[in-house]
Amino acid sequence: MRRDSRLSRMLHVLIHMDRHYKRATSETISKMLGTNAVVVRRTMAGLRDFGYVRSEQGHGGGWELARGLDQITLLDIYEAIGKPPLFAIGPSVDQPECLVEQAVDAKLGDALKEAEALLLERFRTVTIADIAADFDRRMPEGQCNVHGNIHAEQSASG
Amino acid sequence: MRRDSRLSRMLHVLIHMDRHYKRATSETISKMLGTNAVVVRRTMAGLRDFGYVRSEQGHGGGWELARGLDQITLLDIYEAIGKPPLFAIGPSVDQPECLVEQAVDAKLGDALKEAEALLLERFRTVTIADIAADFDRRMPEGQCNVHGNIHAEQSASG
DNA sequence: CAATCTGTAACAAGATAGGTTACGTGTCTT
DNA sequence: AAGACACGTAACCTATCTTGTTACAGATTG
Repeated sequence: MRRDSRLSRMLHVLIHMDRHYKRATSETISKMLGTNAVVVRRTMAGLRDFGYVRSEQGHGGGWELARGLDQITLLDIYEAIGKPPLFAIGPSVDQPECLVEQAVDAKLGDALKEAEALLLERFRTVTIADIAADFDRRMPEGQCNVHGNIHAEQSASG
Repeated sequence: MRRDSRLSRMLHVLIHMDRHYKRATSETISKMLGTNAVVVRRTMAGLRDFGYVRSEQGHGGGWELARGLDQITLLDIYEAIGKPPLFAIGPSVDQPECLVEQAVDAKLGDALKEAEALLLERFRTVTIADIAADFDRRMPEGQCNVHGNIHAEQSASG
């Protein structure tokens, strides 16, 4: 595995769901993300627990937004997927005995904490609606260039 | 594997080498780091290539600093170990076709780039001597509380 | 020549996100 | 009530990357 892409994927799919007029199944979503329906259910379970989406079982079931995209920030989603580690670097051991190592980790930790604070602050102040607006500026018709066919497929079956 | 600890480890060992009056073997260093001599040679090869340390083969050989700690920044070492990825999160694919996904990754990428710039700026302005000074403030005698025995061992054999 | 060290290849271990299969459970349609 | 549909979840495998380990070749000292 390379990098944790759950945040990116969830933002992506939430915008598509907002454009969707009806519930989307895990199978439909998995095709948009190029992955598996189980992976979708697994990742979106966190978003459901936090109240950002709803899921319905049974015939005609699937996923739908539980609030507007302007009411969900990137930080909300980051937390909903379980606050995975942001950094790929870090200390060798958690509580080193060696005081030199402690000094090294303290200095590195300061820099990492600063960067993390900045990143989370950006996450906190950006809503998913902001990202959707970026997309709308590039595609005024609001039609997805890739997943339009999936929307149409849903339309035909509904 | 959890997180890449090479940067932390190299800073740690360079400060100990600065306190060392003679060359340290990979075996000695590996005991300080709680790891293996091969891992030490592997990681320190980058520092040697960049001219921060020298290595001598054969009997009596080992590793020594090639310049003062005030002449080496954290950024130098980060680059010397091969600029490993800083973040554990990122996009799902490198060049998504979907414009919604592109908008998501662009917004996330902006935030990550900002955080990375801040982190690397900290790395650039902090020398290893700065960290050593932090240690000296806590241990005015300059004696390591853990690895002092290794220094003594070297002393006995030299 | 023997002992000591580095240099490096080769492979296993450990961790984590992601992919896949299988099956249970709830819900709507007929 | 039966069957199709869709989520919920466990279990297991895969891919990737740092780290750990073994093995051996080459260099240097005495």
